[in-house]
Amino acid sequence: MKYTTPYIAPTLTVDAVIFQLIDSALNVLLIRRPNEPFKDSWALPGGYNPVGETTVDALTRIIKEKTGVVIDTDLRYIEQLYTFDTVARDPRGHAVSVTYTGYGREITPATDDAIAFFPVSRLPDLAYDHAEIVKYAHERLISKLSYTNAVFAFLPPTFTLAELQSAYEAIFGHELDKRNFRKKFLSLNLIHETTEMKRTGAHRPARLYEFNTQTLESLPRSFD
Amino acid sequence: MKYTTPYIAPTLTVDAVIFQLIDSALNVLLIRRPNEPFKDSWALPGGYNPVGETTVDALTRIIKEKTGVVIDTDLRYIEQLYTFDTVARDPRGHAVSVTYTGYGREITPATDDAIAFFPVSRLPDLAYDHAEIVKYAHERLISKLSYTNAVFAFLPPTFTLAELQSAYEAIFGHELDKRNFRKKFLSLNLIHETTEMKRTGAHRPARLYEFNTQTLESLPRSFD
DNA sequence: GCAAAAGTGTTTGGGATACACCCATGC
DNA sequence: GCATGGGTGTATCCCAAACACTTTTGC
Repeated sequence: MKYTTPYIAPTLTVDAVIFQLIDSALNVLLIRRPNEPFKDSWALPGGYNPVGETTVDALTRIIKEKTGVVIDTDLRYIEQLYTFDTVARDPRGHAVSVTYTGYGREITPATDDAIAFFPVSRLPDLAYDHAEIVKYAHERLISKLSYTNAVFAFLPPTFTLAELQSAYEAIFGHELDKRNFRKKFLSLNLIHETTEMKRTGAHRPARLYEFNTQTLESLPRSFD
Repeated sequence: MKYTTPYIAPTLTVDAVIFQLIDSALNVLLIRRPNEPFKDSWALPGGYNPVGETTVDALTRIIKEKTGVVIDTDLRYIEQLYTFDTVARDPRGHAVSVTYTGYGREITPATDDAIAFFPVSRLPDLAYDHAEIVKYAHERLISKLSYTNAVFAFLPPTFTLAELQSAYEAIFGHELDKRNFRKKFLSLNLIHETTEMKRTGAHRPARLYEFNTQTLESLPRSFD
């Protein structure tokens, strides 16, 4: 391939949309930008991807540096979301951003006022087009839950059916019928009973279940 | 953001997986590589994305230059597929490739022995990991047909139900029951009858239909 | 005993599947 | 009249949706 001018690549950046459940609500990890542009606005964590580093490696390094979150251990699932062309992002005038989305539980970012999880239903104003990216990631997540076992990434190793249903409700954004949910979910054969019960408060204890597998699988038929 | 070393971006490339039906078979557009690496191997059309040009603009320019295919007019649908990190692709040792997939009909590339459509069921050996990319694009296409009206992009403005069914069969890779197909598809209300009939050969003429809309829409329920 | 969450079945409607014959035309 | 593809209907099954009461526990 020949060019009349030397080839110069656009800036490459990586960003992450990291979700977890907090108090039965879907939350996303944000940082407050320390620099221009969008100084002091909340934004998705991310940064520059230099030559010699794959996008996943760069993302892992950057998320660790900026938030303290370790992708390999804190997240139980990650996938590429989309690649955005952005024109205003970089002083050089042109950047391409590869975005990933990941799911986990009990993620504790570094203690810092500029790093926080926000409920997706009450996001602050976000820098760039990050509000749209979060929306897109949420849609992808909803669709992922409906045809895979991805919900495992949000739950502890053992969990009650009420907790499972609550995870679906938090992510789908609407309530589900308890009897139909249990019938339908159990018929998928993704989970099995344990011998343990969970007792909390003045009511009947709940059976604890666990997933047969902690890796992503497609469902035989779609779920809600 | 500060770096101790100057920021150098990886090479950015764009590639396209362009599908159309030829003789009731799903075909993909390939070019024979004129240069190393993989000189003389067949490959997906693509090229370098320089700073200042969005990925879609670069792809449009490159596909036009290398194959004569004009994305804006020859394709009736295009979407981003995935972004691949590649290590061996570029002499500089690290490249990121943003891939797109597009659908059309009656696409006629420039006349050149090094540019051709191949049936996906009989691909030649492909350069890089392009065989996997084609496979991934095909899976995406199958899934797209099952929850959207994307099939419109493969069909002429008016078409018979037999042609419609044949398009689904070619892409899904298996046969469908004629009566059930018609009942099910018509119940989606995506198409309507025209007053025209198609007559070919010594048999009853077939009713011609057309799509209500030529833009992508989600189906109320999934189809296959 | 009472408050609070866990757990459990049946009925109904609609879409999915399986399946075979008549119709309109050109030659 | 015959070969060729176009066009049509019914019966069955399974899943989805709607819906309310009993059980077990802590206090």
